[in-house]
Amino acid sequence: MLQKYNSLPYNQDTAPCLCRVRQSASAKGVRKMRATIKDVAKECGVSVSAVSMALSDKPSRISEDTRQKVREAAARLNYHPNRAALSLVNRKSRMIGIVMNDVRNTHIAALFMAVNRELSGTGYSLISHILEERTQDAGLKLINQIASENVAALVWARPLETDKQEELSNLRKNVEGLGIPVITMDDYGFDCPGADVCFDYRQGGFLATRHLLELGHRRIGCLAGDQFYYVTQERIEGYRQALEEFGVPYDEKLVYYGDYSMDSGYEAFSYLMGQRVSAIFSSNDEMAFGIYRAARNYRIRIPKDISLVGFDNVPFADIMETPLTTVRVPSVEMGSFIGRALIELLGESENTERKKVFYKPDLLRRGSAVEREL
Amino acid sequence: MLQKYNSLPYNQDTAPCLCRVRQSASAKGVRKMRATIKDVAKECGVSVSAVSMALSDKPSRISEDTRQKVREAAARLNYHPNRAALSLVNRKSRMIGIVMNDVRNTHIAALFMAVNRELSGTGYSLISHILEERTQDAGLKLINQIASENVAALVWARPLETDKQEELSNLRKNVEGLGIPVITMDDYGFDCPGADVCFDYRQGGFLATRHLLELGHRRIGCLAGDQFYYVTQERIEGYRQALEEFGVPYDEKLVYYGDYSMDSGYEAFSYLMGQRVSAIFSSNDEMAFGIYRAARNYRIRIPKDISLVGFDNVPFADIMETPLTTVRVPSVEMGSFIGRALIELLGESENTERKKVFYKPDLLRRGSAVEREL
DNA sequence: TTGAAAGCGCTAACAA
DNA sequence: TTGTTAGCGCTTTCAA
Repeated sequence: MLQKYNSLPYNQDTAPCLCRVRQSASAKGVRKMRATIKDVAKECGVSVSAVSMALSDKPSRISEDTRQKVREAAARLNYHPNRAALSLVNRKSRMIGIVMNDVRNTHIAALFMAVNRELSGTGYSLISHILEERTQDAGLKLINQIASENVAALVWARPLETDKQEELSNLRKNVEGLGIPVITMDDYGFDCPGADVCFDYRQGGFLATRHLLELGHRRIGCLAGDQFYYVTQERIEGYRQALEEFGVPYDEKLVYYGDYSMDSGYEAFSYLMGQRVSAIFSSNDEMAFGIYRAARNYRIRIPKDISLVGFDNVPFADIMETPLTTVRVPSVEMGSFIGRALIELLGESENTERKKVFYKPDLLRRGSAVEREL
Repeated sequence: MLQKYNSLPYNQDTAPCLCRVRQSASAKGVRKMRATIKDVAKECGVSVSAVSMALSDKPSRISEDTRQKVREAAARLNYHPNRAALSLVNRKSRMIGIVMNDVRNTHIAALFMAVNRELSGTGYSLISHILEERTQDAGLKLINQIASENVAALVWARPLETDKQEELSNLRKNVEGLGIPVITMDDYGFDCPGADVCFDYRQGGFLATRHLLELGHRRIGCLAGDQFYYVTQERIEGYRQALEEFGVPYDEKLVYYGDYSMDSGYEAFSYLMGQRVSAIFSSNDEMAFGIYRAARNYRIRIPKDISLVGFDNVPFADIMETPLTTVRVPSVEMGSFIGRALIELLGESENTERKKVFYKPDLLRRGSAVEREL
């Protein structure tokens, strides 16, 4: 049967073999504490404050001699400032929170990697949280946790949900209440420093659908994702606009709401075929893979019998028996942007601007969508 | 051309359109500080320490009355304890570090999700670091950063490298020097509390190869990964043992070292075909996908002309035109184990044991490996 | 040019 | 049952 990608059996209890338990020697002795600033001060016979100043980059009155001495002692003792103390006294930390849906999603994974890459070497650390549940309670609990983490900024990398306005406004209030810069994907309407990093899903849906229309298709199925996501609605809107431009009436029956999983693509297939479509626009590649799978099952050929356009351009889109024509989402660029924006936001002391950037789609023409045979 | 999965253009400079910059009202005013324990104390007219005790779960002498009063005040002020202060005074934090290679790797992503899931609701937060570089310097810098993060435990989720023994022992020294429990994937030989969470790659290689041998194949190509990974060598060792069991001599020329990327699988194909193999054991699914791609290119059919077995069981393995026979790695179970182990390690005060667990492979027989035609 | 001391938010030992 | 105080590691102001 089709592998359930979106429902990996998280808590399945398999029994690995436990092959060894041993005492670790290093832990049995007295655990040597990490060197503190005091140790360094003692080591080189100066005061704590002198060490602090000597080690800081800021211009100060410490003599080059002392400075050198301190640096050496610090290195000798393998001294690293304690971030908790720093964060306490500076009232801001070098931690950045990021909230994601599911890193198994290749788009999120690429974005996350890119953020990490921008941040590496800057001294900022990313505290990552996975928020899969859609309950209000889970969201609030998470925000409370983030609040206590003293993060300096937050990246809310979850798609905007539009079905529960009240919860959304609660979320907004709570997130804004953190008093830190917040970067969101999609436009949550937040009113705090930060940025909305958006992708033009509507244009993506438009390009995909227009491509199919240009190839002569008129009955085009729209395989949508969960209805409550803003980005789902936007893709459908793009689909609709393309149809309109070609004078093809929009038919609700040709829209199938899945959940962005391969399984739902698989299930959508027979429904859409029942609607006698000659082409399908799938709102992500994964559902398109479900279509491939189902098509093979029913002995229906892609693209001979049915054309298919996906969305996302996941790495595997290109290796199917018929490479998938799809819409590219520049996840890496978006992630890099987020990383750079964070650094900028945390660097400047007075920055109350909120930017909104819009990334644009590319249509990647490969083999899965062809001219309609008459 | 084949999409370069492992070399996503991280820093490519595309220009998104910047569509809006606006002042955020909330930031223009005075930023209200988060409530501290003092505020709560003042709010309900008790001392700071009373608040501290009232809010803690530990049994204390605070009356139920006061406790209730304090709780209400805390809720009213939206009070959350400052973790920096907590961590400073307790000398341990609720942060756990995790070091990964690349979350775009589905195995890592699933593992990461599972760790997150176990930790969610426990109050622990995961600080994630991506370490892609193999230079000693990058590793040391990262460990320094982690040291300053005051994490309570560390998950080193990077495959063991065996080519640079000196660097490894430096790494060991530095990581052990952190004085915290460390969980590693593979057995790094660490001598500190924690666990080695291993997978029996050798047995995996053995099962895959034996399967091909049982199907009558005798010239079996081994598509290996980077030579410097322990897990690469283990798979080859399993391959070798299976051959031995069937009395087939091991031939070095049939082993191709790729780098676990689709591209390297693609490139391996013509080499291995040149060696007139009738089957290929690929050390991961991704390289196997490269094989699919190349085979299609050269008009060679899987499994009719060549049998193929992969490794990992990534979600897409099942949706190829010929579903990929592969070795399942229980990433989710391993991640859950790590999560639970962390909770246990951080809960008990006196735990100096180091466990080693071994997860075992399953062979998933699908369509890509069949009996050899004579 | 340097040291001493206060204080960041919190806990825990000690007083009351 | 509660309040006072010292101190976690660090920065910064003030005094020397």
